[in-house]
Amino acid sequence: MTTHVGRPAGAARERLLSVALDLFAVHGVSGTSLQMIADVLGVTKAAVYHQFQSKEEIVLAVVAPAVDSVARIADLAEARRSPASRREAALSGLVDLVVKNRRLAAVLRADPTVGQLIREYPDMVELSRRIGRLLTGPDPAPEIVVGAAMVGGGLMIAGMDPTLAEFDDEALRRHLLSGARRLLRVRTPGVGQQT
Amino acid sequence: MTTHVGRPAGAARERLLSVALDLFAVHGVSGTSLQMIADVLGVTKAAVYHQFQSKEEIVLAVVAPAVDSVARIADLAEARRSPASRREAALSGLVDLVVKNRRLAAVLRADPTVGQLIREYPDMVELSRRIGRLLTGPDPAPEIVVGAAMVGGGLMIAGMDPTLAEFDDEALRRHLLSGARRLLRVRTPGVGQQT
DNA sequence: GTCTATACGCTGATAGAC
DNA sequence: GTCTATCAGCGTATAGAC
Repeated sequence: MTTHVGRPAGAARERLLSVALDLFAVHGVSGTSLQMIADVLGVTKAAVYHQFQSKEEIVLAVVAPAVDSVARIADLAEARRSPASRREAALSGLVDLVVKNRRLAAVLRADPTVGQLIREYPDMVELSRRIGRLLTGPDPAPEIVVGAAMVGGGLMIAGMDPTLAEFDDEALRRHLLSGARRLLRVRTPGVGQQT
Repeated sequence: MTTHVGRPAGAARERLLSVALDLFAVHGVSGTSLQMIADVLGVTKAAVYHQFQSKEEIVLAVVAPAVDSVARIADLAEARRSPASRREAALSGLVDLVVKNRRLAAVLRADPTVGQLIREYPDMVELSRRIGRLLTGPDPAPEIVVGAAMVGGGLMIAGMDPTLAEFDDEALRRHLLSGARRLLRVRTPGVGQQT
């Protein structure tokens, strides 16, 4: 699933999306006005409207790359043979993604505006179901369903919690992954069971 | 710590706080206007302003009971003898609180407006540090620090995730508690080690 | 406790000049 | 691409009548 098909990048556009993400992370989507974005960029609101026709379009553009990444993770994971291998691939992919984009995670999962927006796109709803299935495997026990939800929350928190800011990427990645495995009752996988 | 000292309840006031919480949970604090609150109540904005002098006051009043509850949990937990017993008391107290107030958790931990507000009150910052220390124990390994953060995220998600809506309180409580213990690498505690 | 009326800044959004 | 100018509507908040 490619959400931002063939849209020419443009440095100004990328800059706008970057400051928008920063502001969304601090104030939430509803708490961020186009004026704020324009101020940080040092331009006027009208200049912002030149690149995006509405606020919703900005939100979608901010979220799109992450959604694409998650979709790619799901694609790769689903290509594996065993449920355990699929889960492992999804898990490590998600953890990597979160660690590499710490700011983004909170905006994606916690912001009610983004949540509503995502719920309006059937593709995104289906994507989150796919991820859920990958993490729990088929016919999961209730305990594992709750565990999978907690994994989602735990990964989200990694982007928000100031306590975790001191961790470097590699350490955070390792601890998040091992925490997620404990939640899902997965033994640290050996090497032989790839693909 | 009692945040709402000696304020007479008043049925209208309680009703207002309840609908405010519902709206905050769906739209976020910034995304909820006083007009929305007034509309649901079937009154005008001015009627809302009769009971609270500002929107911030409403937010604080919504959050206050939960903050008090958390403070009481911390007090009780810190009165225990061993670190393990303190952690266990804090954990089960928090899980109970979250399960009994599913709507509230997301608003409390995920909303950026609430986060900023809380950061302005030193008492609340200190409270969240106390909870963190109770969960990790003294001198925690990095793994446990990340685990404690994930517990926070996991509990928050319990109030937001529609996947978990089907669970009844008792089942959700049990699974959240066992998930949290796995994250913190705690064995299910025996009976003899209370107080 | 609730109402009407009012204040004024800021919101998202548009039109047209440079 | 950015600007100025402008719009209607809504945001929080106040004053005063019932």
